[in-house]
Amino acid sequence: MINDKMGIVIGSDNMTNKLLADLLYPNVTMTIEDCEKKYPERNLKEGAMVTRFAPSPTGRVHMGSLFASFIPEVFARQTDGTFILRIEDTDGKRTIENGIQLILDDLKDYNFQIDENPIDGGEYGPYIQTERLEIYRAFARYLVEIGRAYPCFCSEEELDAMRKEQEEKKERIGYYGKYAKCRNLTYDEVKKHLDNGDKFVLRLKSMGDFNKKIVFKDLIKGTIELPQNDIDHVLIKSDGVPPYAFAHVVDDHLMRVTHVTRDDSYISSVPYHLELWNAFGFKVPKYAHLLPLCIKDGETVRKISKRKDPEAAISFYSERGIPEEAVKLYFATLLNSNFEEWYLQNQDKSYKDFTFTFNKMSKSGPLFDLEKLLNISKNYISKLSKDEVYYNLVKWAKTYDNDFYALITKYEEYTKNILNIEREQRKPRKDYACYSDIKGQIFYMYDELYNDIKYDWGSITDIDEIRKILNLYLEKYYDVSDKDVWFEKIKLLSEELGYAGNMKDYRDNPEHYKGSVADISNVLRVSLTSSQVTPDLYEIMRLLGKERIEKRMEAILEK
RNA sequence: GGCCAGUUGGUGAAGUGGCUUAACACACUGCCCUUUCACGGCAGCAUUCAUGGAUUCGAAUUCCAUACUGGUCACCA
Repeated sequence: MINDKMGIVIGSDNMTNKLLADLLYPNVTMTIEDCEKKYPERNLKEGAMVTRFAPSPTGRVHMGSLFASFIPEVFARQTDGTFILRIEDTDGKRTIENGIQLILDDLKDYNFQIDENPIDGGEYGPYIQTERLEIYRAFARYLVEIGRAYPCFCSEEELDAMRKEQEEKKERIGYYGKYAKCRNLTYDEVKKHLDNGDKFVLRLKSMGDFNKKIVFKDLIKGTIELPQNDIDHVLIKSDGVPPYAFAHVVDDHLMRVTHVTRDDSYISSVPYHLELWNAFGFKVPKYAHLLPLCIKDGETVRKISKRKDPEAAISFYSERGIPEEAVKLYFATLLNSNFEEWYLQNQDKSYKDFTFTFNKMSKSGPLFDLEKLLNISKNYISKLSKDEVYYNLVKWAKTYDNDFYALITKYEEYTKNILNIEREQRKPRKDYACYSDIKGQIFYMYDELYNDIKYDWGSITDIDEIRKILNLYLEKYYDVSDKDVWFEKIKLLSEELGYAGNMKDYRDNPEHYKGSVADISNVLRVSLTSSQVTPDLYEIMRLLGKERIEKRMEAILEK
């Protein structure tokens, strides 16, 4: 009875399919039902999204992948859902040592809440694809049993020849129709190959028709019409590991992912993926195909690249001390452009309070604009308290500027007071776009950094005149007890030397004066800081203290 | 080459047939405020939405062609 079936083409008969499955996967005991039981439907509230970021462990996270992980994380968080990190390491050639840990570290640096991941685990693991091979085999065996998969023994040379022939004949390239040679192998032929020790790949037995269309809805791009898949794609490679598509379907189903966010380049293989979902009879998740983060390279716009663009690396931001939160705020504006306006009106809120939607996402690729990011960062830092800025600055300096770190921790209160100049008020100063900006703007507050001074005198350059001003100031007008008193005295000093104490008077009759109180203030400012550009001079003087002020002014007098 | 998508100022973009003489933000320019700078305020910055045609009383928005840009066609993800 069984022998009668041996010549029958595989896939055409339930009994042969079962026999073939035993032949191909004799030791597979796990079944789909076992998996369904082990990884049941998640018990989440209505509308909760289960999302995932599924990178290959090929290196550090960069801006592009950080953005690609920001999106599913945001959607999972705002719906009280689950965010999963899954490692797609089925291509052994590309994986690097420690890759998983690096990715996880980078994401955690950016405060992503990852509910399930390879290191901390989760109920739906393993989260590394090469640790899921047993599961894939069970699913592969199932497809053989229902006649939707078959072994293929074609060699690389045969496939190359096929491609060449197709190219010459200007036909579509791929393993389909009459080119799918192994599709009609009989049980006996398969057995013979196996007895020979021939390696095989498992292929999908496609039922699609390339001349017919399939319509599907993408959350971002809308309704898309594509030709059906008719290619017998590889389900399991000869080394027993599945390529992307098969693993995607099995994993996203078993992890009960509801929303698949992935690179837009997968869109053309959606018909194939849908055929797989349908072959298994699983409920298809919603797809959102993401446009890659782009960058302008001369005249052309291209995908941001780890190798070509220094600003693609995360280290670019950590080295500069650009706050993670600012990067995320920038991502939020790229994600939904109506976010920015909302945020302007809700300055006290976090981006997490905003409701992001897929249909507000742009259909063309967002262009990365460092200038814009720095502006967002500048605004973000300006709103922090002095303690927050100090804490973040210390954290940054500890790794990137040891000398400065030593200094600011030695003078903690003093530094906080400096950082607090014109901060913690309704319209704070916006001096720093990143933490590495700070030192260059406040160095003069520290004697340790105040050396090799090059004075940038403004309108008054005559050194004798400068000395006269400083001398008189120290002798007669120095007073920092109160801001009004302080400025009154500077006005008196100006007038005594023939400068206008009142700006309006000076503007009305500039010819009556040698200059104005602005010029006098400038001399004081430069004498203490070497720079014409500083925050509020009164605050600076108050913090510097009399001793430092005298020392610095006297240094100029003695020269 | 086949298939798919996109194309709105210097930049990111809003826009889903009349409220658009195209929002908002970044950048830039000018003015005001001001002891410097920054902040802030005001003003300027696309007569036009890749190009051509069609539908309509009316089009950035619908349709058709063309051009350009990107993606994809692996035992890579």
